[in-house]
Amino acid sequence: MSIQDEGAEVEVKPEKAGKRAKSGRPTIRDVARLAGVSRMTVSRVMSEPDRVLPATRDRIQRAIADLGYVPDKAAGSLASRRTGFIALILPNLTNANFSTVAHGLAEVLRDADYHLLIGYTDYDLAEEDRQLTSLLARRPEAIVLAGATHSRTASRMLLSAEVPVLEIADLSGRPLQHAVGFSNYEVGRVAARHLIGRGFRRIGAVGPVQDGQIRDYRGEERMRGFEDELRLSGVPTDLVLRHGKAPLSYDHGAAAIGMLLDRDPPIDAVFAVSDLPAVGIMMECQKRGMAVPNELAVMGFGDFEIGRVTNPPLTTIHVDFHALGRRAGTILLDVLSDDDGDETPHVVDVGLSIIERGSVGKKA
Amino acid sequence: MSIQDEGAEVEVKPEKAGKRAKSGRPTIRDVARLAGVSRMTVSRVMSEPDRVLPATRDRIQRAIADLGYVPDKAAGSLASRRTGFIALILPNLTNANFSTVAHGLAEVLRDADYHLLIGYTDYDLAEEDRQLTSLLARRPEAIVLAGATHSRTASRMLLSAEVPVLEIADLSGRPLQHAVGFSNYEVGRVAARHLIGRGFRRIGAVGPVQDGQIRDYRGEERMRGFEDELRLSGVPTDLVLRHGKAPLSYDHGAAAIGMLLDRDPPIDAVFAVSDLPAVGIMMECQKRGMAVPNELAVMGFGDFEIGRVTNPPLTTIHVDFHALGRRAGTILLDVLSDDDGDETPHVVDVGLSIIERGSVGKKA
DNA sequence: GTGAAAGCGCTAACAC
DNA sequence: GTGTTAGCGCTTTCAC
Repeated sequence: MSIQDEGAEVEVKPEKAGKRAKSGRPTIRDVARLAGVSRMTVSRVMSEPDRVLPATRDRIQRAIADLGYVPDKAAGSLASRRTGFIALILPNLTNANFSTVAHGLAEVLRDADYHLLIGYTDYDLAEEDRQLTSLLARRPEAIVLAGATHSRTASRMLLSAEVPVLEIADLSGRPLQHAVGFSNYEVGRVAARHLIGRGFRRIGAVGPVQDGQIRDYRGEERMRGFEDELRLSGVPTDLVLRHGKAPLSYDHGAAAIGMLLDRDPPIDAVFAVSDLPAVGIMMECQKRGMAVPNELAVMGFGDFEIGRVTNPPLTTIHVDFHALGRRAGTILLDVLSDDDGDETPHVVDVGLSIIERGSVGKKA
Repeated sequence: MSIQDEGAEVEVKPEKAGKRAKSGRPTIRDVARLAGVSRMTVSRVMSEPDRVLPATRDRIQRAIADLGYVPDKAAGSLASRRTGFIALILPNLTNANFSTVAHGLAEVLRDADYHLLIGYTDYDLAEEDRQLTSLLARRPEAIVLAGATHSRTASRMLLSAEVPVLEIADLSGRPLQHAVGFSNYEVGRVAARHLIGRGFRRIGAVGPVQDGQIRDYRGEERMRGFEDELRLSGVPTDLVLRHGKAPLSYDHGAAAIGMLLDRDPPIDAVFAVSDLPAVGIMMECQKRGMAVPNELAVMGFGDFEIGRVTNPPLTTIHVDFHALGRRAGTILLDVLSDDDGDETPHVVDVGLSIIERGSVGKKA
């Protein structure tokens, strides 16, 4: 044993032995008592460990480990007025592109210790309102949502929420505040130009109906852009068909092309607002013994995995949704760290690109 | 004007005009003041409106609307010790089957006013621990996670969390507590039996390597079941190949089948732990001019959309993941409403079915 | 470097 | 039917 000053006995326990925890979960008070310090010092060890004497810090950390203490964020949020929540509102989670955005966003945010609170609307504006109300009660520090169109109530709530609002996935209109995404309108125009450039003149399109409260406003924007570009180029728009409710899938595509195939003069190219109906179109063609792309050129949007394995593989328009999600995350972190001097809005266009595969050829 | 008793002047304002809200957000106190009642009455209007006099209730509801009051759930949680959170931990969100589970679960829970807190692990057990710690700080009322295997720390945390734990998507082992899913081991056995039943004898399998900390334990279970069934039937297992890290995708399948095709005697059927590598296998066959199913039968798992559009369409094993998610939700609601008499664990097997399509024929 | 007091916004429990 | 009291578990602020 080394000769050493063992120090005097500890005289005062800053956290007196008053109340014992009734529930199983240890509180900061239990840790403080065990370590013989005040609750404040425990709190500091977790937020600014450097400002606590190493010896004290170690003692506290041991107490934390011994008790298996996990701080209660709800209590912390209430006191600090920082919840660490970011609200994310999406049409749904099963669309690969939306879940990829969520993934990218979560990746960036979790490193900064933020939690994503996800609400999904099933393309229903009324449900968006409900989700928003419900999420607002959690006091998110920022709100991220699929852009373009919101109800009056939603817009009002967003404005009065007093937190940054970031719209993703549509840049067609005027953003509420921050935005990162691409222009769905532009997607439509690019698609039309591509087909026209390949020599097609009997060009169709398949998109969702604009009716009722279940709507895909982003898909509608793509249709609008497509139709406008046809018109500007003097190509007739009688083959532009809106059929079925969002989210459009295989069957909608198959059904829609059925209605388009008997037109006269015959259709020779078609754009679908998403790869899913586009693939449905190809399946229907195969069933009818109609050759793609020779008898009908098919183009989609979204670059879903499925388009890589069809026969022929699908020509489509690609957007880097993972990067979009990550970019949204970095913008948020930037905005949130800035001592809320409400700086100029960030508006970022991540762009888009045509992926040429086999389903669009050249007009003979 | 009608002759009516206008009543005496109001004498006491239960919520005295003391402190004004400093921040923009109105609190329950502001509502109480405006409506001339106590905070408790406002609180009651939101939780048990029937126990408040209609006249009072209306006055309060108008005040709520006028102020745009949204109650702070963090504060409510702290006081009531009910957070309304359910934690959900998944390998990732971009796998269609996992996001479908999340969707089904969220559907059921949102009607009961619960919020899902989603953490994803990227198939990394260490990340699962981190997510768990982080989620536990939000005091979820229940924890749902992809089953089978957890670290020692994770198991300890789950046990000491004192909330119901529900494992989903694997029933191979012994559940920690509640579980709803299917047996991945059984999936493997069923797949093997199917291929054997079709007369194949040179049967291969493609699954993830069991190495490192990024692992797909559920996929490994399927492989184990597959291999066991081959052995039990006296079929050699030299074509069972573990290649690549989870999550396996197209390229892993393509690469793996490359290694299997030059074996002697030649392979005539193959099972992949997921439809994604299975489709990769088919693409590679197509590239090499090898006919599916005549020269090689291919079978997958998961019934992803993609398998419906390959040529030939993919024979696979289907699990109703949406139902699984919803079932998980109803079990939770049941367990949570039961005045936590920790009743017998729920263990539900949702079963599985073989979807026979064109990629598996019959041994000539 | 550490502690005491005060309070975040709400609700449980009990009084009236 | 409604109000009062006393916290929930933490952090802010300021004192020492």
